[in-house]
Amino acid sequence: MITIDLMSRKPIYDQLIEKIKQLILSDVFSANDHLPSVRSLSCQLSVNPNTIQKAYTHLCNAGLTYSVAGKGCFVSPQAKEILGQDAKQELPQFGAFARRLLDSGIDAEQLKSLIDQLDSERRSSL
Amino acid sequence: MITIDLMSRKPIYDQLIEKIKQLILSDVFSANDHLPSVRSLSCQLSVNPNTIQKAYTHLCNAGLTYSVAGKGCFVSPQAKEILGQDAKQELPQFGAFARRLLDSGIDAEQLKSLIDQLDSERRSSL
DNA sequence: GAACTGTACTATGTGTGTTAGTACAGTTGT
DNA sequence: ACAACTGTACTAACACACATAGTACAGTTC
Repeated sequence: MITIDLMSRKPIYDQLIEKIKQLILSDVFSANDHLPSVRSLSCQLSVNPNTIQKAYTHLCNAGLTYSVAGKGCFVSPQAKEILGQDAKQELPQFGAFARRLLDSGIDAEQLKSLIDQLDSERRSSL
Repeated sequence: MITIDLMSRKPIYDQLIEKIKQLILSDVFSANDHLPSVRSLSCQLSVNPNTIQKAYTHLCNAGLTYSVAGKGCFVSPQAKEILGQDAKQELPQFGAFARRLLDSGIDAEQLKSLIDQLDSERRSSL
């Protein structure tokens, strides 16, 4: 269910955070669902437990999950809402990316048609 | 002309590379123009000469500049063309970013109107 | 020859990512 | 009660990237 690219220059804990966010958004993990335990996931991915916990701690601090000592880590009911808010705050960064591509000679229509294509792909896979 | 954010988590040499690319794209630096010398720029930015050279070496390896020992570092005639090619290769990455925002509930129309706005800003500033 | 240019090299300090090992408190199921 | 699980906290060590410091050499410009 969760895979990690050990050769990536992106930190493992960072990849894990993004993966879990993605699984929450795609409703694979729903509110109050039980996440894999730190130890089991560390065995499954052949990664140190501390690295897994670092990701879990981050998710918990971001309000996306809540932890119960002895029971486990669960998806927060407000997780999807929070992820939506986070995405809105990334719009300026997205704009800077787009602006850079426009400056480099990429056509605005090309970017917009790409977005249309991605959007229709998304809708058809729901 | 060139500024650096020392507090940014982004490496200085990386910021410098992006700045110079930007200046080439905006025709502040044209083909065969003379870039600031390693030492003068290191003084101007209060940054170690090695850090400047790291950026210059990268630009040279990317074909954006060429160096002449004893004379200096100059903008390659093919620089803008290369930057255009680089931008095309970044489209998948841009698409992944857009897809993530769409998955998070951002509307496709909102992204497209953002691109339109950036494009018209760009055209009016030429 | 003096003053500039790019380039190369070693050494050092700092921060981050990762692994390793240990320990403790709470929950679950037998 | 006990064993096996859960999250959490902590120290130690290693590797790597970024940046700084200092020195050196070859080529150019005036």
